[in-house]
Amino acid sequence: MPVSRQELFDVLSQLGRALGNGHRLALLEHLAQKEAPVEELAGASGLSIANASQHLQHLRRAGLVTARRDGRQMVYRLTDERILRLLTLLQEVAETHLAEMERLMGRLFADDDAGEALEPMTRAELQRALEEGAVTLLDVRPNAEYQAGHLPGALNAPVAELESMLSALPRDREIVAYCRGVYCAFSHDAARLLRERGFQVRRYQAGILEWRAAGLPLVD
Amino acid sequence: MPVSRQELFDVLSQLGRALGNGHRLALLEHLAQKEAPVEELAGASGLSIANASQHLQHLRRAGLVTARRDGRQMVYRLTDERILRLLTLLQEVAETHLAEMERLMGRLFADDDAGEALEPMTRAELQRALEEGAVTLLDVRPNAEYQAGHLPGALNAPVAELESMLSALPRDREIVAYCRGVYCAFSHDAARLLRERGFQVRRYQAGILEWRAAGLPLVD
DNA sequence: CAAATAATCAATAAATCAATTGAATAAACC
DNA sequence: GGTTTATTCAATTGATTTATTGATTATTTG
Repeated sequence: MPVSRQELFDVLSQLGRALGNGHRLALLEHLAQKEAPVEELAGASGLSIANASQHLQHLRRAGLVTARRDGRQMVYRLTDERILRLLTLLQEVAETHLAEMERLMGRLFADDDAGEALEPMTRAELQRALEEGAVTLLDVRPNAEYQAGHLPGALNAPVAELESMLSALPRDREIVAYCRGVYCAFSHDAARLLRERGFQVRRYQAGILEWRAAGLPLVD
Repeated sequence: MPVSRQELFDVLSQLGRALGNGHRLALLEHLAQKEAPVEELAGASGLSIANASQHLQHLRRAGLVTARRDGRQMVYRLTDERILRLLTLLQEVAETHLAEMERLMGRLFADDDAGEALEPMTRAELQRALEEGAVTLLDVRPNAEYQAGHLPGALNAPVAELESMLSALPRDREIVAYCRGVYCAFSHDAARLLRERGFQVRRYQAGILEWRAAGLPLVD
C-alpha cells in the first residue's frame, strides 16, 4: 500500500500543532534553561498541575520533550539541542514577520531600554569582546540555571543577590550581563541596577538560548 | 502598561499553529519550489479553491507567505529563505523523534530503496563529489522548477522526458539525481529508470530544499 | 458595458483542542 | 500497611479550527 505524501505532512503537522499554543511554548522556553519537574513548570507558567501535565504530554507525543521519573517527580527535558534551534528560529521568523510581535517586543522592556546608554550586544560583538578579554561577563540568572550550564568565563550574579556582590565587580571595565533570552527580564533588571550604581554595563540581549542554539559551548 | 511574557508566547504560537496543519505544510512545500497562484496550489494539494485560499491567508497572517496580484491571479510565495530553514528543521526534528514519521518515511519509497545499490548521497558527499568533478548532476524536476533555480552545474532532465535524453548521459561516470526533497518521488523514479538502463546512479536524497536551507547557492 | 475568470468572503456544521474538576496511580515516608 | 506527595487519567464544557457551500469582489476580455 503506497503511503501518500499527505500522510507525511499530517504527521509532520503534529509537531507544528505542538508548537501552536502559547502555554506550551512557555513550557519549552523554561525547559530550554534546564530540566524540571511538572510542579515547577506549572508554577512558572501559571498553569494548574493537571493542565501543565497534559500540555507536557502533548509535547512528549510530538517528540519535543522526554520525561524520566526521579523518585516521585517526573522530570521533563527537551529531547535535544535541535528543539532549541527550532524555538529560536521560530522566534526569529516571528520577529521579522509578525508586526504584532515587533510591537509587543518593543513595549515589553521599553522603560529600561530608554535609559540604556548603549545598544545591546550581539553575539558576534560579545564573542569578539571575550576573545580580547575586554569585558567582565555576568550571568544574572538564578544559581540553579547557572550551574546547569553557562557561557565560558561568566560569573554568576543572580539579580536577587546582585546588590551584595557589587564590591566584587570592576568599575574600570565594561560589564556584560546576560540571562535566558530576549523574553527574560533578569538582564534588564541587572543592567538598570548596575547603571544606577555607576558601572559601565551592557546587555547581551539574546542570552544563553541563542548562544546554545548557535552550537557554541557552555561550561557547567 | 506592562506586556506579559505570555502575550509574546501567544503571538509566537500563531506561527506554530500555522505550521500545525498538513495541508498548509503541503502548500508551503510546493511554494518552497517556486511561487504559484492559488489555483495551482489548490490543484497540487487536492484542496478546493476556496479552502486553499483560506489556508493561504492563514499562512499569510502568520507571515510565512506573501502574495502579489499578477493580472487576475494572486501569486503566493514564501516570505524569505528562513521559512525554508524552518520547514527543513521541523522535518529533521520530526524524523528523529516521531516514531510514526520514521515508519511512514521507511514505507513511502520502500520498493525503490530495496533495489538501490548504494545509499543516497548526503549533502557533504555531493559537495565533495562536485568539487572533484567526479559526477554528473541531474535535476529531474519539471523544467519550470529547474528554471526557477537549480544546483550549480546541474543538467535538467525531467523524469517525463528522461527516456529520450538517455543518449546524452555518460555511462562511464556516476550520475547523481536530485529533486525537491525527501518527500519527492521524482529522483526515485529517475534513479530506477537509469539503473534499469545500466547507468551508475545515486540519489541526493535531501534535494534542493535542504541545499537552499543550508544557504548554498543556486543558479537560474 | 456585459461576460468570464481568479480569488476571497461569510455562514454553517463537524471535528478538534483546552481548561477544569475530581478520581486514580505510583513512589516515598512513617 | 496506611498516609502523603507528585503526577496522570477521564469526563465535561466551552472555545477554536476546518471543510463546504454559495455569494461577492476584482480584473481582464469580448
